[in-house]
Amino acid sequence: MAITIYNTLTQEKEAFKPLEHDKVRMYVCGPTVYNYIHIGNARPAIVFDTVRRYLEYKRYQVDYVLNFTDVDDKIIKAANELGEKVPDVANRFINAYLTDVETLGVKKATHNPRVTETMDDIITFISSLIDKGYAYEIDGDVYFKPRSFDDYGKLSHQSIDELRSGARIQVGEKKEDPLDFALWKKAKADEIAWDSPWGQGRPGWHIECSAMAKKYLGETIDIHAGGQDLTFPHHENEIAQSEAMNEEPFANYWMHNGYINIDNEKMSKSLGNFVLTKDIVANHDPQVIRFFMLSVHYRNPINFTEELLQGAKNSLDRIKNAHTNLEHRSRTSMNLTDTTDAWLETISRLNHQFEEAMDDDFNTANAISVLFDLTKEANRYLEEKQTSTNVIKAFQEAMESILDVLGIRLEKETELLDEDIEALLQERVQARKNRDFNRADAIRDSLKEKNIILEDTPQGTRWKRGDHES
RNA sequence: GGCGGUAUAGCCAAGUGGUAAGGCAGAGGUCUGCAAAACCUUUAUCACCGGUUCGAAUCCGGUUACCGCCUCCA
Repeated sequence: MAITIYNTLTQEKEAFKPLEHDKVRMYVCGPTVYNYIHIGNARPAIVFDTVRRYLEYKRYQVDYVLNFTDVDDKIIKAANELGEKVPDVANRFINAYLTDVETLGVKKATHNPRVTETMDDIITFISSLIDKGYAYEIDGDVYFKPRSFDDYGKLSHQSIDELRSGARIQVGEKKEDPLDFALWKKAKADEIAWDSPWGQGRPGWHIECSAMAKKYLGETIDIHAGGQDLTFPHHENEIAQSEAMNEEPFANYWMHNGYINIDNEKMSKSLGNFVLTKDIVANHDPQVIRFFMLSVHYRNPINFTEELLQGAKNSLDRIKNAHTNLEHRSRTSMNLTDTTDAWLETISRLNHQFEEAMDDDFNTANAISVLFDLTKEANRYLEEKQTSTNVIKAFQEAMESILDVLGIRLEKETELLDEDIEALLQERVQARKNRDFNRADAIRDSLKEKNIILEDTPQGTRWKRGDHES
């Protein structure tokens, strides 16, 4: 069964064939670190982390590179406004980024290169482009000439002349052609700068990714990913630079995730509806955020509202309930072998369906529906009078395996209850035996206030933590 | 103007030729001392018009609405 990926380059789903059969080189455009990330930034982090997890599930070794743009106009502006140094601002928001995405269950990248640590490679890259005639220096700035690169526009599917009408020259720029874009920017007075053959300055935005991808992954990579808005100009320019330089294809598969809207509106500064990730995870279970994001196919737009988040929470609770109920039931299960085959076959079938869903361009929405099928089947199984340890375990493992790919962890309730609470539980068992339901209900109510929910089953009373902070 | 995307039940969302997955919410029922959890049943002809086809949400043409990119914003 082969993975297919929708490739922006060809506008088609293609069978995925990595350069090396057991290894995947993946580059994801990371944030410009001048502020806390908003929920829109969190989407590619979650989506492409999930892509990576599934590739790893399929036994690929994934080299996952996510860069930090730690010097650029916006960071300089932010630093000036805050009265801080550029590296201090950058470091702070890099740390904030890492904290935010870790909270959301994103695995650490193989490499997190930074522009400021890749300066030599960037300068060498630019020099070569000048030598090859794709770029020129003028008054300390260096520009790339898209017109010198025949394939320019192949990613965004625009002809160079169509693009021309939208391009413009800003005051102070000395481009030969409006389409030319900066590889190197001359520093203004008192601005952070690096030495280069063209004087003091800093890299343009696009060149960093070309240089870092080459440094860490080589001239051709398997998957290059980012937000939809990066398709043009950023990724188009990366292709031009890298392929002009290396004379090899830059990336074989280009993946772009869709946007997030807030209450049906685009997130924008003018609307004032920016939702910062750190704020949203402070008030919501990060796993619910993640689950919610993955409940929509990554290329489709997704709307973000409190109501939808609540719905996602209810959905995820259903899955979690099934999992903990399996756990509870496993204690009273035995090794049955007679009637278990059909259930094991069902589980196996659903596992297969999960892979089919994910193989189809990482269709997490369908993968989640398989998870619900598994949940329903597990619940039905739990209605049986006798259950088999094997089947319980198979259900649990199947669920955990899918949830792991989705990046959602179920913490098992392994902790013990306080002694006095344990005593109350015992007292309630006795009360119920004596049909003293007033006492039993009183105990249940009092524990509920302590955020412990009791549920009576034929196999005894089970407990779980409620939603409230205890 | 160019390029691209979206339109499926109260809400969310899969589905790219054979008579609509799944979830949330709602209703009814079952189980339970009660509750919870759960199970069962139940709710759509797929924006509109026309075409191709034995057959279309799914292909083609057109219409409408919304959105993104073409302005270093994921």
